[in-house]
Amino acid sequence: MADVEEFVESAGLYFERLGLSRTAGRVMGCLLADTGEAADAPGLCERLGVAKSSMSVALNQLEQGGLIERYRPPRARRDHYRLTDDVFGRAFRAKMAEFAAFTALAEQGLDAVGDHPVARARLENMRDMYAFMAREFPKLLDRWDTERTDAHRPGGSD
Amino acid sequence: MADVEEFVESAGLYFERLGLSRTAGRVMGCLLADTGEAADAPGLCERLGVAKSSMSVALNQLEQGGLIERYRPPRARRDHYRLTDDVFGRAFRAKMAEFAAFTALAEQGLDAVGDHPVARARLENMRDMYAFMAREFPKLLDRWDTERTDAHRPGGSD
DNA sequence: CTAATTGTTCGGAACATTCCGAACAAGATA
DNA sequence: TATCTTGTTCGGAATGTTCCGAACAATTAG
Repeated sequence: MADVEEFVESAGLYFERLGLSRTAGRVMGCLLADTGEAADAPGLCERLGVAKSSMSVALNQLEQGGLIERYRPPRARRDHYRLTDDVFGRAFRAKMAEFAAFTALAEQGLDAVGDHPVARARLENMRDMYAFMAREFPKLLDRWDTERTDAHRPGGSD
Repeated sequence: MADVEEFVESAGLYFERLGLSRTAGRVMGCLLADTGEAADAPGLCERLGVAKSSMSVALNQLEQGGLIERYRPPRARRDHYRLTDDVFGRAFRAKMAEFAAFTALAEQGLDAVGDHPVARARLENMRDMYAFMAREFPKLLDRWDTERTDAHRPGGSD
């Protein structure tokens, strides 16, 4: 059986490849593996062995990306952090933004190449494909939501 | 109307965010915008103003990623490069590998957290969601293929 | 076989990014 | 109000990556 520390390090690597910093990725690992209900900045610093300044920027990075949210329990003096309800939904929607960006890139290309037929065909294919993905991917997310709801609440409606 | 150079630079930026190097991204921009039938290494070096060593690694990077292919016209002494037929299909399949990787990461986490119910629920959700995407995304690619074929060859079968 | 050209590999320089420690701002308690 | 704690910002060090120029291997023409 693997260790939790190993998982945290792996998470650091994996999320780093998504564009986050290493420490931000490790924070994600901590919040995924821990009870997550009581994570605060000093505790994460202690656990990951990073300066609180680095932790500050990492947490802001994650919050701005919508992956975590901070909350202040009543009468508490420090912020606490937890994963957003649909962390991965948001991650996928970020991917969607990438689809839209590449659609725009293809359009920029079409605007630049003029009427060269071969280049136009290539760029039109690129544009259409990314537009298709940007259009269809949200539906996939919706389907996931409904299927998961059905699986967890068979026959039930909220 | 935008300039081709601008588009090449934009492509450099955009593809860099996909994990490629800047020069590799600019090469993608060139191959997308140009006629693409006669791109060779010296020409790309000249056009992008990079050393041929950098061009060599960039082209190998792109070839290994399956985005471009090299071919040697008869009686030619230098290799030529062009985009693969389904460049973006391959790009999306690379994304799919990411889905599989995160599924595995979630499983590693489940293996690590033991029987903590909250963490387990979170990681199981993560695992199931990425597995769902890894399963459904190829179908989306297939649908794109069929729809595009239908649109370009109405009523025809190859 | 010799010479020339194409493509790869390697060492070092330039560059960007990340992180830490220290100074600073903001809020709460006594 | 004074003090303590929390969180942010800034300058500098360290790290990792990318790129260039030079040396090397491989192929082709003469």
